Amino acid sequence: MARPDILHVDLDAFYASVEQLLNPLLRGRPIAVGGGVVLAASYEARAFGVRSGMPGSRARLLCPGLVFVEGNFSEYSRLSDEVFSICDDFTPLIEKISIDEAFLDVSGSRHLFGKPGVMGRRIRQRVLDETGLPISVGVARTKFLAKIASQVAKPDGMIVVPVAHELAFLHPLPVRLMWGVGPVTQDKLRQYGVETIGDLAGLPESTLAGRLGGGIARHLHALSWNRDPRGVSTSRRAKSISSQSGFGRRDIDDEFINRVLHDLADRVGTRMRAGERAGRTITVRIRFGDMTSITRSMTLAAPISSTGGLYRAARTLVRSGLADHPQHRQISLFSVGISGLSVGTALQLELPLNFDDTVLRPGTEAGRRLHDLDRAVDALRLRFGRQAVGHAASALSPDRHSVPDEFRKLAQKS
DNA sequence: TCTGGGGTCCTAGGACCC
DNA sequence: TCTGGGGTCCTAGGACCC
Repeated sequence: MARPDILHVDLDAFYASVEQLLNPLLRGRPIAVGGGVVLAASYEARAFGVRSGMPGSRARLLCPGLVFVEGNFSEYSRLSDEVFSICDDFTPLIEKISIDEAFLDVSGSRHLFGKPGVMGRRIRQRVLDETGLPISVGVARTKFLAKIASQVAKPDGMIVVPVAHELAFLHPLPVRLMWGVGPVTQDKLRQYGVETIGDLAGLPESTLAGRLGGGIARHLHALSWNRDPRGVSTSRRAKSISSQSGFGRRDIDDEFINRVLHDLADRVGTRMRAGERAGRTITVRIRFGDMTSITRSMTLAAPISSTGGLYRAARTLVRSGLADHPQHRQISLFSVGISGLSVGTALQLELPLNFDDTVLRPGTEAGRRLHDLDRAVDALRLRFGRQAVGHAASALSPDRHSVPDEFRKLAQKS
């Protein structure tokens, strides 16, 4: 019989807790990291309804005493590293989900440290002693249940779910706590009278399939009985790389569009080359002035990783997307992404890019120069910083709509 | 001062091949 | 001349997560 050997560790209101740690005057007060948009809110601010992703203006209305602080982004990564290094003392089987959250498989560590609950307590104590941060822990037999347990334990708590009590713990909880149930799915479930995870478990899977789709119904039904086959996976490669930029409402303007797209292509290209990746499918998203959005994508015959290739593809896609929607006069966001990623460096010379006015072929002068230029820019930036060279400095003037580069980095996955 | 940024996964229809 | 079904790839959209 499997035992509850999976820990889900989750730092509480991470960015906000770090700020309260660094500045004692902020402790016990409602604070938000960010300005134009709330990147993180302390529990005191959440009590007023402040949530991350919310416009700063709305947050201020909800919580008049809200204190806005700029982020100390380098502290966030340093403290996150410290926390995971403490976890690493208990097991090498760690699956990082984000900067503030991870799954641990401690099945091989019992002979060293005792029961998982004991390890959970020690991790919490050490994180508090060594970093000053509160962290919540869920312990269970599956990843799904461990994550639910840590959510229920928050803030600053721990819950161990013994195998014999799994369903008794799980079934009374609201269905919204499940991974994959957001506002839309919650609404649909409510129409079936489903409020709790137990309600969901009691419904035949076929009944759910009609409204939710077969795949989602099967998935949710399995989870409601705590059937979660996923193990802790230590090596996960990103499957796509993307960058986006919101800029408020603007009239459509070719020069501005080209500048933004070049900047986004540059961000994505730099990361691809740094990670020795290349990709075949380029996707752009256009968000219009009314906040509706569309996507356009194309798949090339061979992978690319050059900024120039990405830019040309993105520009072609954006032009066609805008042409399909002439009724929209304004735009508010672009994103450029690439997927269908392959690993390796031998593919650096550009394939025929026949989707635009420029055709780059392997071994041609144009293709080689593009590649050499990317590499030279990458090398200079490594030494002198991103702003040192290229178009980056001018492209996205910092305004209330954009977010610091350091924050973008923290959100990236490996 | 209306609405950030980086991701994952699923669905559905059409093209194309066997 | 008419026509089958399965598999795979591609595109577009959407829900969701941190």
